[in-house]
Amino acid sequence: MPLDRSLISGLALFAEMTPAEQEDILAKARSSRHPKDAVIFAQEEEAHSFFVLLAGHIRVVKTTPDGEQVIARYINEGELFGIAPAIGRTTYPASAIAAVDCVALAWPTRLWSDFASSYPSLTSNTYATVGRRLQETQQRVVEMSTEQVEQRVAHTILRLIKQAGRKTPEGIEIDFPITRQDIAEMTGTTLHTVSRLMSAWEDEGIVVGGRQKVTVSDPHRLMLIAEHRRKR
Amino acid sequence: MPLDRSLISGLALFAEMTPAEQEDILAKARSSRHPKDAVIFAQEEEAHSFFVLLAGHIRVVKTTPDGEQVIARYINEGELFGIAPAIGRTTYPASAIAAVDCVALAWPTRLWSDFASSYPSLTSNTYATVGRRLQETQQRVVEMSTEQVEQRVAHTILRLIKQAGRKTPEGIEIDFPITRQDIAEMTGTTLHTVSRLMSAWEDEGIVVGGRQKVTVSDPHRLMLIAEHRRKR
DNA sequence: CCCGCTATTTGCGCAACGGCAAATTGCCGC
DNA sequence: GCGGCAATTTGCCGTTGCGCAAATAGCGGG
Repeated sequence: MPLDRSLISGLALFAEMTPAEQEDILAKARSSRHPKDAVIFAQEEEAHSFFVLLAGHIRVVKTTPDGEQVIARYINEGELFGIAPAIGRTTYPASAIAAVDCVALAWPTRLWSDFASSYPSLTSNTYATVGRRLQETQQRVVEMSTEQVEQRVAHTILRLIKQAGRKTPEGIEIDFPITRQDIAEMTGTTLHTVSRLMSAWEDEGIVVGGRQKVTVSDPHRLMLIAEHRRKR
Repeated sequence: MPLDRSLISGLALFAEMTPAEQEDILAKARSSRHPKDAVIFAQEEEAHSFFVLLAGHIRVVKTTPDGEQVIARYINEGELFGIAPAIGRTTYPASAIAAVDCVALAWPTRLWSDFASSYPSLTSNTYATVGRRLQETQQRVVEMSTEQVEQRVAHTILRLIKQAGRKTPEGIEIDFPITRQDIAEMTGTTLHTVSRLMSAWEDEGIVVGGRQKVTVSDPHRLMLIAEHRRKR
């Protein structure tokens, strides 16, 4: 069945395209549903498709040869993912896993170069995204190099509530299930240390924990922890 | 004085352009010399130009609000740098410092969009570069998350001799002056720890140290250290 | 409603690494 | 040739945060 243009007309990525162009792109897309925990694509796999996430949240994970995992980022609604072809790769550099039930649009990789030449706004938006991710990743390197674990975890949680926060009576909550282990894999520490930190913060009334859930009740104080300088 | 096309005709970045196109691009370039330790551009500064390095080595450094520094990467001959406009930024995200005397070509930032539309091969090469840097940076995050300091330093030195190594009677030497502090800023540790590690390696005959110099005499053994898994 | 699985918490000990201080070395410029 | 400066080395100690182990707590399914 044909896809409705309203699916993508609201996304910044396609905002500068005409309705006809949007129809054209949609006509070539295939929509896909992915239940929670499904592997949408796997690291090292041939990059058959690239995607736009319409609904849900996706975890992008790198696995090392000896089985350790690092979360590269979370993808939010409206974002591109799996854009290996755009950066000159033929395999995916990481795996994408549905953090909740997800809906995405997918296009065969081989269409990328057609799209790139036909729709300059798509190209420039894509590269702006890649550039932004490069910035974010560099920032993460800086944090890992210069901050203590406590500050890194605080920064990471603040970033999560900023990009996927939802207001609740108790504070701002991360909109998808996330474990202590996940937070550890985003910050380069262990689930034990994350658990200890969050327990301490909970005692101080800064956050409210829960199974696969984090709610920040006092963002300001969490910011103070994140910015706290112990030296100098 | 006009610049000679031979300056850039050998660079992969311009390889797919016609001689006439190369002339056109060169005509708009300004060449610049930068003595060792010169700041070519500074973090946060308005991005007035983008560059290609013709000769020398450049250190790209991020400085935190409290004055700590992290080396984002080294730029080698033939590489683009300062390409803020290409990733949708108006200021430079880091500073660029000449590690040795350097020669570069510079173009005003406002020309970027003209070039991007006139020379598709330049665009795609540029984005391949950005993509590669994103990969490298992610890899660095993975290393910082999962490896001990010793392995990280070993990996970093191996990477340096791979991209800027020069054969000498004693082994392979990094082609530009680099201090223990610099290596610390690439690996997220301190110059003390780097010094201790390198002293130990020197005792074992794996490297030869020197002031602002590193020579690897036994790359194979250094690789073993880099890959050494202590757990599991 | 109970079972079983997974996530989380927490105590304990220790190893890796950073901080500090001081000595030493090599090099550049005068 | 020498003085001064920057880079490097090294010892010692303290702390952070990890490894390990075991207990506990939610949650989903049957």
